[in-house]
Amino acid sequence: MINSLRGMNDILSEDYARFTYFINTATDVAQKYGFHFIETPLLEETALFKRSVGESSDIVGKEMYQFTDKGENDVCLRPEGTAGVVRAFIQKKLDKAGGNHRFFYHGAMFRYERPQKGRLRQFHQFGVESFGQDSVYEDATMIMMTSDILKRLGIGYRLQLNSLGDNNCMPDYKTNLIKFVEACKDDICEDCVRRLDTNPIRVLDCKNDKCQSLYESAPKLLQNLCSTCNDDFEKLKKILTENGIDYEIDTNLVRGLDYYSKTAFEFVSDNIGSQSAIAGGGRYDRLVEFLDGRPTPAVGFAMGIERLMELIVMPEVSRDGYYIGAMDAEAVDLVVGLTHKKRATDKATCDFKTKNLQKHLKAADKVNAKFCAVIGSNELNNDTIWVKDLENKTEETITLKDF
RNA sequence: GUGAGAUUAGCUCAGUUGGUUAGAGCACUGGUUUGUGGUGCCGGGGGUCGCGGGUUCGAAUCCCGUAUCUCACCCCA
Repeated sequence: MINSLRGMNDILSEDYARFTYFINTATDVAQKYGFHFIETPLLEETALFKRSVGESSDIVGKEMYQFTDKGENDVCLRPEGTAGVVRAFIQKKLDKAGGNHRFFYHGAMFRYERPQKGRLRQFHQFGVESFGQDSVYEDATMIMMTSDILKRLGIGYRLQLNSLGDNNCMPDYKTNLIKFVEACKDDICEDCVRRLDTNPIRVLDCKNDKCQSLYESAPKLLQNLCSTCNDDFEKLKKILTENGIDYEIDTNLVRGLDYYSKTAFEFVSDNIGSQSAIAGGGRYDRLVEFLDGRPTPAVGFAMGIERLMELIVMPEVSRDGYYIGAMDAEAVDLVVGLTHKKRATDKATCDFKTKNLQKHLKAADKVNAKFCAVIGSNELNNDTIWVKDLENKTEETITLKDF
């Protein structure tokens, strides 16, 4: 027997219902915010992710499905969605067009990781990217949109907020932090030593208790912001408070992708285990330029659909459509024809086997039909059909013409 | 990539110190109750006990390997 690859799932039945319910809800919210759908390829040139996500990140460094295709191109399955959207934005010359361009997308992402709860090798993200707007109101709008989607799905969350600074304040901060961490290099964990070389900011996020206690006296990002970044961050907090969105400040929140600057946020859930981040995003004002576009401010976020699916409170499904059955062998052809006709306007299913009334009612109940319609010898003789409303428990025998 | 625990019918799980034809509930299916469901009665099908080796007279049970899943680390959505 051939099984699916490790960490790759089939989505069907109940899962599919949750999946589409999420997509439909998130799509509706995104459209209400004025965003437009964009579909980008699953396969991209590897260089795209090396330059955007960053070679120092784990995602690019060790988690990509990377290979050489038959044309000798170095390609990989996308590990995240932003890079492709930015690439498309530049390729379509929207950076030169000016103005605001707002997109949302959803689809499969691939990362070669060890699978566990809420972490698959092929997983799905819903994401949003906004280009051309440098106002912090746009950052707030992103957070409000994420919050709206989660609320509509009945999902509780905690919102964590931080500012990563910009080109003015970040480089100085980074140098200071490196100086600080190097001073206690002998006492920190191996991972942090490695991070010092690859992505120093990440040490702040270390889960090691010993490291954390050492870093307590480390310089804090938020206290070293330049005036622009600081003003924006203060303004952001004000907007969120005024719009009824609770948040916590986490000075150690850093994003794992190199392209973020200024606003960084993460929505976490306490109910799905250790993979608790259900949505994350932030501003990435330098990325368009990095990828050879005209400098364009941008903000975005992404949500992990599989993680959300565990938390979604599904609405009750109401009875719908017709189930049509025959109690007499001669009525089967008639039933099939009637079902076909009914499908022009309603959901309709039928059974090809003759059964007694009890069995038909059970079958109708099982497919969650609103009406159970049955033809037996009585009905056959009079050109009628017996119809029961399974919700209101009312029944009537009507002529075939009126059915 | 590291550590730990699982894997028995479609699903959820029993399976006594290794000992006859491996069980239950649900699901499926057939019959039945003068033609009334989600909540009747009686029956039936379905498992090479994840896979591959080994120990043994004998393995679902013990040992080794392997795959997958789960949990944690790590990473991140």
